[in-house]
Amino acid sequence: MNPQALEKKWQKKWEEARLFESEPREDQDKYFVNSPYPYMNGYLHLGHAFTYLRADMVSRYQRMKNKNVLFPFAFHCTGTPIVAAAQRVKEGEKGQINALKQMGLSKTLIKTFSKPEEWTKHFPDKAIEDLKKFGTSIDWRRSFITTSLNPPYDGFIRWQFNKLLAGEYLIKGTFPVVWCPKRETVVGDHDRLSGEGETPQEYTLLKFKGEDHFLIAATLRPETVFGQTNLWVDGDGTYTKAKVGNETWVMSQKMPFKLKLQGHKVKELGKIQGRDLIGQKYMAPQIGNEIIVLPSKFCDASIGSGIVTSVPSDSPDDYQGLVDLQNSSSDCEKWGLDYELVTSVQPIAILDSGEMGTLPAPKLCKELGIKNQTQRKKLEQAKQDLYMHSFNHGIMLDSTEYVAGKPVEEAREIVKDKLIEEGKAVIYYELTGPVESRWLADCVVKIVDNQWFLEYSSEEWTKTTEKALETMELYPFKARSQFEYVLQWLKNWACVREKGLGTKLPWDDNWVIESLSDSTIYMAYYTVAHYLKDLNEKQLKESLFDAIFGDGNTKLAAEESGVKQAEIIRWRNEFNYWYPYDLRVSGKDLIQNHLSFSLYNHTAMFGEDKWPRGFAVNGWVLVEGEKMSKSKGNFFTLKELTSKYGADVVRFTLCNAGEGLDDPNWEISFAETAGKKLKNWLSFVKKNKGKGRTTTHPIDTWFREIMASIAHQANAASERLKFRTSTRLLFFELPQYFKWYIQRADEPHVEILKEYISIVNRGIAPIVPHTAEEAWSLSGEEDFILNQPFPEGHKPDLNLITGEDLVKQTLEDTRAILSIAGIDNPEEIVFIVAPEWKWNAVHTAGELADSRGQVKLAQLISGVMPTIPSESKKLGADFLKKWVLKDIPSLGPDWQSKYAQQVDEAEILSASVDFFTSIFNCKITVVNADQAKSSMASKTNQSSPLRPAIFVS
RNA sequence: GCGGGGGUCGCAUAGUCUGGCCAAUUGCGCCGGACUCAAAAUCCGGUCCUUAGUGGUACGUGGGUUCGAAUCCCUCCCCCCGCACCA
Repeated sequence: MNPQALEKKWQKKWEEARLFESEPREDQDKYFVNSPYPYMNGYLHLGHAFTYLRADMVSRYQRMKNKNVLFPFAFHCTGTPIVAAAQRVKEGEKGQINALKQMGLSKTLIKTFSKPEEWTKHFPDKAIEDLKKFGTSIDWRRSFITTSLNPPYDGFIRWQFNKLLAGEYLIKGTFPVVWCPKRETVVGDHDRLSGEGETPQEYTLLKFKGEDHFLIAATLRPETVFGQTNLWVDGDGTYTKAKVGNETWVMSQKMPFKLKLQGHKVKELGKIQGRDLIGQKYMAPQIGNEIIVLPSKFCDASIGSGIVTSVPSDSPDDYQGLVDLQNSSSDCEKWGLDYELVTSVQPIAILDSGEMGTLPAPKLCKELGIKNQTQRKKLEQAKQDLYMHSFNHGIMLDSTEYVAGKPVEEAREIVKDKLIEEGKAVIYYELTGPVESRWLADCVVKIVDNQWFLEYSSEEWTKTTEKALETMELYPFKARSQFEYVLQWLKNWACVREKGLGTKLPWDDNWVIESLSDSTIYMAYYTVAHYLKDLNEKQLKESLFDAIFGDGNTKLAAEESGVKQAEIIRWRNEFNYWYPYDLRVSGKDLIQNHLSFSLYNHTAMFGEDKWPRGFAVNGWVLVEGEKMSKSKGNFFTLKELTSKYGADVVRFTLCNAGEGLDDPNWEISFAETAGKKLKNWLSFVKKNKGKGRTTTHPIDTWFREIMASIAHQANAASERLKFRTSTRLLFFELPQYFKWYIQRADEPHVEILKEYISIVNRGIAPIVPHTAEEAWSLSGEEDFILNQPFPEGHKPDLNLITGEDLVKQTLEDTRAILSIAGIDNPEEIVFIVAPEWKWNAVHTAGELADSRGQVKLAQLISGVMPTIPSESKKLGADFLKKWVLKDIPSLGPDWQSKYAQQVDEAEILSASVDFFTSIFNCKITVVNADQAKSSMASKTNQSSPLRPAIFVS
C-alpha cells in the first residue's frame, strides 16, 4: 500500500469514529491546544505545517496521556491583502494573475477572484483538505472565518470592542499614515509599486522668525538647536510663501499640500526666490540669536521644507557646506555676502559624543578626507554613523541649559516638547523614503484624526498582563525574557483601519477593526463556534455573548436572542469547561505582537481563571539551511509535499527538523529516505508479530531496563514539546539497543519483542500517526493507538545495566585492538579480568571519597596496601596512583555508584563467550588476573574493574 | 544601536541551564564488508590524528575561574530574527 492510501484509510477511520470531535466530559481532565489561524490569501506551506504539526503532536500526545483534548482551527480573512489582491485581479494585473496561476488555479476560478469573498471561500476549503491529509487531529465542526462575512464571529468581535471601550482600554488619538493623493486612500505595503517598508517618520519643524514671515526647517535632531549657526537655502530654487494658521511661512513648493494633509490650515500667497533669502537674518528658536541665511548645494528646494538649519558641530553636511563657503571668497561675493562675516561663523560644541569628541562633524570630515559638499556618498555615510553614535552615546554639554548632562536620547524629547510648547516648532511627518502607489502617484503622509488605539502602554493594564505572564508555562523556557521585554516596550496599537475586510467598529461605521486586533481572544469563540454558527444576526445580541463568555444573565439573553435558556447555559458550561486554553503554539515572530496582544486582551476581557496557561514558540522553517522563498525555488506547499512523500514522512522530517527557538532545518535528502524507514518499521512489525522465544536469557532483563529508560526519557521530552528528542530516542536509539539485544540473544523473548513493538508504536504515534495506527493493527492490537497510553517507563536500575555495559565495552575495545594491531583473523582472544584486590581497592577509594568524589592518594594507599597480596604490592601502588589521579577525574562525580556493587566480571564474560566467538570466530578465554599466564603479564597489569585487559594473538 | 537566539567532528543536529561517565548524540553523505550473477533494498563495521586499547589535538577568537571547561565568567569576531500598525 502506498503511504497516501494507507493514510487515507486511517483518516477515514478516525473520521468515522469521530475521534477528534471533542465534547466536554466532566470526569476527565481537559487539554485545549490551538494555533494562530492562517491568513487566507494562499495555500498552506511548509512553514504553516511546522507550527500546526507541533500543535497536532501535542494534541495527540495529550490524548494518550488520557486528557480530553480540544484542537480547533479557523481562518483569518481580516485586513487589506485579500482586498488589494482581489482589486488587482479585477484590474487584470498580470503579476497577480500569474501568481494565482502558479498556485494551480484555473482561469475561470481566477476570474471570480476579483471578489474578495471568493478568496475566503476557496482557500479555507483547500486548507481543510490539506490539513486533513496531513493527519491533523482537528475538530472541524468548530471552524470559521473572520470578518463581517461571518455574522456570529462579527458579533463576537463587536461585543469584544464594546467591552474594551467600556473598560477604558481604548483611547483616541491621531496617527500618521502613508497616503496616495491621487486615489485618496491609505497605502499599505501591498498597494505599492515601490517603497515597501517605508513608513512615516517624525520631524520637528523649526520656525525662524523674520520681519514679516518665518522660515521653516525640518530636523530629526531637535536637541541640536543649541548649536545652530546659520540657515541653508537652495540659492537656485524657488520657495513658496503661504499663510499657515495665523503666520506666514516660507517653505518648499510642495510643502503646503503636505501640511494640509497633516491638519494645518494653509493658504498660498506666492513665490519667493531662494537667492532673495540669502544674507537675510532670522531669529533662531531656542538660542534667541539672529542667524544668517547662506547658500548650499546639498540643500534642495524640492526636498522636505527646502530649508535646513545648520549645526556644523554635529552635522557633516553643515560643516562641509560652511567650510566650502569659507574657502571661496568669490562664492560669497557672487551671493553678495560679507566674506568676513561668513568666516566668522564657527561650530559650537553642544554635546559630547564620547570618543568622537565634542565637535564630531569637523573631526569626521577631516578623518574621511572629505573635500567638498558634493561628495555625497561619504557625507551620507558620515551622517548615518554620527547620527547613531550620538544618539546612543552622546551627552549634552553644560551650555545646553535645561538638558545639560542628559543623554541625547532624553534631551531630544525634552527639547522638542519645549519648543512645541513655546510655539517655536511643530511636529511634521515625512516618509522614510519615496513610495509610489499602484495608482502611479508619489505618496505622502496624512494625519488621521480620531484614530482608536488599544492602550497597551497603560501601566495598570501592563501590570495585570505581566501577572498573567508569570503564571504561564512557556515553551521553551528561554522565551520568557523575550515576552517580559515586549510587555514593557509595547506601545499603543492603532486598532482600526479605513479599509479592508473586517468587523466594523460598533459605534462608528467608517472604521474597520484591524487584523491583529480582531484575533486576540477568539480561542474562546472556538468553544461554542459550532453552536453560534446557525444563529442569525438578530439573535447575536450583546446579552448573549455576555451570558456565554461572562457572567451575563442567561434569562435576559434567552429573551433577547430567542435562544432557549437551557441551550445558553449549556454553551456557557462548555466555554467554562474548555477555557482557558492550555497551550497556544506559534512562530516566534508573533511574540512581539499577536501573542502579547492576546495576553493583554485576555486580562481585559476575562477573569484570572480564564487567562492563557501556555505559549509555545518555534522558529521559522528553513529548507536545506535556507529561508524558504518563492524566488529561490525552495518554496513548498503542504499539499505538494504530502502528495509527494505522504503525510507521515512530512511530519517525521519536519519533527526532526528542529525544536526550541532555533529555526528548524528541513532536509529534502532526509525526506527522500524517511519513507523507507517508516515502511521498514511496518514490515518489521508485521514479520515479528507473535514471534520470539519463550525461554529466558540473561540479557532479557537488561533490554527491559533499557526500554524503560528510553521510554522514560522520551516521555519527559514530549512533556516539554521536544518531540524531536522523543522520536530520536524511540525511533533511532532504541532500535540500536534492540540490534544489540538481538546480537546477544539471537532471538528476542516473545514478551519483550511485543513490548518493544508496542513502546515504539505508541511513542511515535503523535508524530507519525498513520504509520503507528497501521503498525498497531498489524501487531494484532485492537482499538486506535491514539486511545492507548503513551509509554512512560522509569529510571533505569544501574545494577541491571552495568554487566551489559561491560560486554559492550569489551567488544569495542577488542575491535579497536584488532584493527590497530592489523589482525584480521585472531587465533585466540583472552580477557583478563581485574584481580579481587583491585576491586577492593576501588571500593575502599569509594568509601574514602569526599562529596566531589575526590580521594586523597596517601590516605588511600595506606588504607589499601595491607589488603594487597605481597607479590602485587608494587603493582598495587601504581594502580592506586593511576586510579586516583587519572581515572577518578575522568569518571566524574558519583563515580563510586558505578562500582558500588561488584559484578562478577569473569562470570559475565564467560557467559558471553559464545557471543564473542560468533563475532571473532576464534577461541575466547576468560581468566582472572591471578591466573593469567606470565607471558601476558604486561597486559594483565592493565586490567582494572569493569575494564578487563585484552590479549590477542 | 536596542532586544532575542546562535557559532560543535563533510553537511545538519544533540550536549551548555545542573562543569567531570564527552572524541562528544542522531540523521544524511562517504568508505569497507556481508547477501546477490549484478544492482537496489537490508544488515554489519568504519568515518580528527596517533597507537596492541584507557595518548594527543579539538566544540568561533583570545583570556580567566577550577584539580577538571563544549558546558561557568570576561574580550573580540561572525551569523540569524524582531524593532510594529503588516499579515
